[in-house]
Amino acid sequence: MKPEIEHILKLDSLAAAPLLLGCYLIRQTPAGRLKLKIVETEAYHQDDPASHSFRGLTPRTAPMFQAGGRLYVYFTYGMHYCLNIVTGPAGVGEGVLLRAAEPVDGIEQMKANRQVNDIRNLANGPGKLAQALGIFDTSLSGKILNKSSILLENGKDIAASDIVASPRIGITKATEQPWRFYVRRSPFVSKIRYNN
DNA sequence: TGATAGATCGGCT
DNA sequence: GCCGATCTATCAG
Repeated sequence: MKPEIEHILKLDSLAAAPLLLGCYLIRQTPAGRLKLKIVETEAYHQDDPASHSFRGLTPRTAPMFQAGGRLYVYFTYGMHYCLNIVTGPAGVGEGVLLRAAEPVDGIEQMKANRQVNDIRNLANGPGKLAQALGIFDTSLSGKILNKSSILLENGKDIAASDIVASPRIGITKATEQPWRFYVRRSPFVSKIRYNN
């Protein structure tokens, strides 16, 4: 049985990241409700050279150092926004990057946000996931989950045998750590070549 | 104050 | 498979 969301958010990012698989990510917009099932996450923590929080608290990373349950949104490569769920206690800089999700509701609106038609291509990457949700700036960073337009809902338990741990994507430090988690055989994960 | 790498993506070869 | 887009945070000097 999967723990309640509130409990997951209090855990450290490494424990929370696999538990967030299968949970539902929801965004309320004036045009409707967008809903996706999380199928790929990555954990980032304070003693992790690949983490934005590794070099300490800055205006950008401040939300990571708050108590679990906040959002952390950052802008990268001059073009993309990425969405993280902050976990753990206040004072520790950690979070879980949401890398990919399976569209459930509001698919037409997500297609419009992304300007693509293939459902598998709506949120199979962190930049794509943010774009599908209509996140085009960092104004949600630091906001509290379920008290902003972003909600998190519990989902079905994913069997441990269906959760795969692998090295994280797109980093150059701590590349050996298997802190990326995804749902085995899901067609909605990013970089699908390892997916079995 | 300048250089560069970056938790990415899409287009082209 | 490689490369350019395009902006920011961080580090070197």
